[in-house]
Amino acid sequence: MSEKKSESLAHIDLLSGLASAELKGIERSCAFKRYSAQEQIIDRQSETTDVFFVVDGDVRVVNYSLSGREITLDDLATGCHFGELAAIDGEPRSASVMALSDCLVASLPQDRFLALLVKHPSTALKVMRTLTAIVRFSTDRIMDLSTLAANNRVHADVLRLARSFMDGKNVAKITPIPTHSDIASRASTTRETVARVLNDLARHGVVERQKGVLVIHDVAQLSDMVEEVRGE
Amino acid sequence: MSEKKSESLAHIDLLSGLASAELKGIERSCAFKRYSAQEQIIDRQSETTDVFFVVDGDVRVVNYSLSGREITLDDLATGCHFGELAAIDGEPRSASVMALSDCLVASLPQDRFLALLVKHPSTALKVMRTLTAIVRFSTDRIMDLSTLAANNRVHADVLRLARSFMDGKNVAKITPIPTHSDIASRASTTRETVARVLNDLARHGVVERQKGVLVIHDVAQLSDMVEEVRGE
DNA sequence: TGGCCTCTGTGACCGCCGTCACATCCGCCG
DNA sequence: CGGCGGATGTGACGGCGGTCACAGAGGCCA
Repeated sequence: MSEKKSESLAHIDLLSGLASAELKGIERSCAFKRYSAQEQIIDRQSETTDVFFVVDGDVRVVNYSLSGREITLDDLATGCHFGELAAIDGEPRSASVMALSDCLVASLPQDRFLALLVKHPSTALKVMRTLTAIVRFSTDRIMDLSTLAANNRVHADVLRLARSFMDGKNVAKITPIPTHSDIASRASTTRETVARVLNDLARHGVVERQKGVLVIHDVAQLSDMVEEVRGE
Repeated sequence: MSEKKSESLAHIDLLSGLASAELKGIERSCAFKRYSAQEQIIDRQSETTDVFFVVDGDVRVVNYSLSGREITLDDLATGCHFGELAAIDGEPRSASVMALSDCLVASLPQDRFLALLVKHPSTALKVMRTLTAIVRFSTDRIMDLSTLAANNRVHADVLRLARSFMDGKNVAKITPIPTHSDIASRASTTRETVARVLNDLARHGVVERQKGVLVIHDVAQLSDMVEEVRGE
């Protein structure tokens, strides 16, 4: 609704436990910057060590093979942070980050971030919890890549989407509809395969593409299709 | 050489910065247990939350598909710790851990571990650094699985092994020789594929299997074979 | 309304590699 | 020394899915 979010860290999950004076201090140490959609925020291999906060907008963590093939690692929404790996271990960036939408991002220098962790153990624990979440997510993905065929990985990804767009007990309405390339980049396959799988699902009545919405009519069945194969 | 390592945490990397009185206290909170080779230490999905220290021996972090296909995630040596994910976030175990050799392992209850992190920020930072290392390692593996063909993943894994067994500028002597199934489980392919790739490499004079040692004659060429493909 | 650009749909081809099936080979132990 | 079990080598087969090529479809701006 409101056009321009203000330059505040009030809604950053990681910092939500801090006293407001403390928060103000961190805000003053931050550089706020707007990025337009598609713009690069971090380049893989670069040597910067700031931590970033997504004040407004959406952001994608992504990597490219030299051939240009794009591998989406994760999408982050308002309130999330990224860039903490390099801040913690000082190594080069492990992945690129780009703006999915126009967005406002704050960056905090490494030393301020590390000082924050030392001063507030509960914040340090929050950082650890986000790290463990990333590890668990990555492990699942490694398992999927190792044991599922390409079309089942598409099933799994659509299922994941569906679960975060539930609308009733067994129905999900995914909106806006992600492009096939988008799904392909998360499932590590090609957009052609995604198109074929999605049409298969549509032919079986499991999903339906409507104007602006992708309706999953039978989430349970989709779930079965994935679980069934995971185990054999 | 000495047969039985004592029940001490003196050589655990994570705890190396602590005063010896502090260390003693932690030792007293630990349960020490011996496992024989192949024995399970953690089962995936179980609800325990202890943190484990590898006092002596080697340990493998592994996951299985229901079909019994085995996916090796990482191997840990003496001095490492594992099980911190569940201790930090309270979720079920994300992977299984088994003893590779006979080994001695100490387990520390979750609350003692968390108290330690709060009391010693430098230890908390160490935990974060090991977590970032896991994330980086996982990201690389996801990229390999997404962009490399099976035989190139075998190349990549042998290369990784070679780099940790260097013996001269361009030669590596890997010993003991891992089984083909072993490599296959790390590269997410089959032992047959590993056998074929290794024989190909042998035919081209890049590797040679000798009694008890796998000699890599030309690490640089192996490296080229991987990099070349990664980028197209 | 027309044109352009992105997204989507689909057929044809074919190479990689997972699967199955055996044949060794080798170390170990009785 | 014989034989047993795990590890290794290799051929044959077949299907999945990546690649290429092109044909709609649909939105957006002039």
